Amino acid sequence: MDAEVIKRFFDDSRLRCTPQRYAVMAFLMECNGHPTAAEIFKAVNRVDPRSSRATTYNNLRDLVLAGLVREVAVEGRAARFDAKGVRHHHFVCDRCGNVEDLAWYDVPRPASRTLGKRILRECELIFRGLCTKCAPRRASR
Amino acid sequence: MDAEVIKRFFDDSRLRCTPQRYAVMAFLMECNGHPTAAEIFKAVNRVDPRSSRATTYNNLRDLVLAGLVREVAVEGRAARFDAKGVRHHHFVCDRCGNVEDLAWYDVPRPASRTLGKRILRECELIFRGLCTKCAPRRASR
DNA sequence: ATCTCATATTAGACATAATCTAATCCAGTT
DNA sequence: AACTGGATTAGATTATGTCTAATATGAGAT
Repeated sequence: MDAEVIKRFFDDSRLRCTPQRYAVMAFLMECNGHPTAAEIFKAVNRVDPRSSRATTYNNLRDLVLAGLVREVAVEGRAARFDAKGVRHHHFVCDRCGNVEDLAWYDVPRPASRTLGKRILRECELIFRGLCTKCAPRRASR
Repeated sequence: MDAEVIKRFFDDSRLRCTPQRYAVMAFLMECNGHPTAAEIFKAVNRVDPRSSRATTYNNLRDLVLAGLVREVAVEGRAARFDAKGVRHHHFVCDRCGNVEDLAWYDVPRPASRTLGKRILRECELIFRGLCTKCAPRRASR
C-alpha cells in the first residue's frame, strides 16, 4: 500500500496531506509513463472530480520543490512529470514526445575547475531519438 | 567573417539565404548565451526591423531541423537556442533559468540491450544547480 | 537582365501551457 | 467555537508557440 509511504513523504517535507495533493502523488507513483500536467489533472479528476487546474499546478510545483517529483522539459511540448523512485535516465522521442525510462548508470561529473563557482545539484543524462513505438522496422532517412 | 560560413551552411542544408534567416543564424553564432525565441526576435529586429515573430519561429524550426541549431528545453521556461559549434554540455540554473556551456567530454552510451528497438540520435548531459551569478558566497540550505 | 515559381515572409488570429488573483474553505490549535 | 494560516477554487491573465491566407522574393532557368 502506497498510502503510508506517501504520508511519510509529505510529513518529511512538511506538506499537508490533502486529498488533491495525495491524488497527484498517488497517480504519479502508480502510473508508469511521464504524464503532462493536463493529463494528471484529468486522471485525478476522473477518480474524484474535486481538483482544479491551479491546484494541480500548485501541487506539482510543491512536489517538485520538495524533491518528490521530477519535472522533465521536452522541446516544443508541455512539461512532463514523474515520481522520483528508482534513479533512471530519460529517453525522449523526437517524433512523439514520449519520455521513457532507461536503466540508471553513473555519470562522470565535470572537473571542479570546470564548474568554478557553480553549485552542482543534479547531473542528468538525456537521450534523444525514436522510441520503441516510433522506430521504423528498417532505419530510413 | 561568418557570412561565407553561414551561406555554405545554408547551401548544404538547401535553405534559402534570406535576410531574416541569415540574421537569426548570425545572431546565434555571435552571441555567447542561449537566447529564447523572443530575445532572438528582438535582437534581430533591433538591427533591421523587418522580421516577424512567425518568421523567427519558422526559421528557428528550420535551423533546428537542419541540425545547425540546438534547442534546449528548460523546465518552466521558454525554450532556448544555440548555434551548434563546438560540442559542449549544458548547465541550467535552477534559480534564473540561464543556460551556460560546460566543456565537452564523452558520455558513456547505454548498452544496446538497454536501448532495445529505440534509435539513439543524441546523448546529452545536463547539469542543474546554481550558476555563477546565483551561487551564494557561502553555500546555504 | 528578366522571368518564374517554389519557398519565405507577414500580421494577426488562434491555440496551448502555465501563472496569478482574490474569495473561500478547511485542518489543527487554542 | 473562534482563530489562523495554508490550501483550494474558478476564472482572468500572461507567456509561449502555431496557423492562415495573402503577398513578396531568392535564385535557377532562359
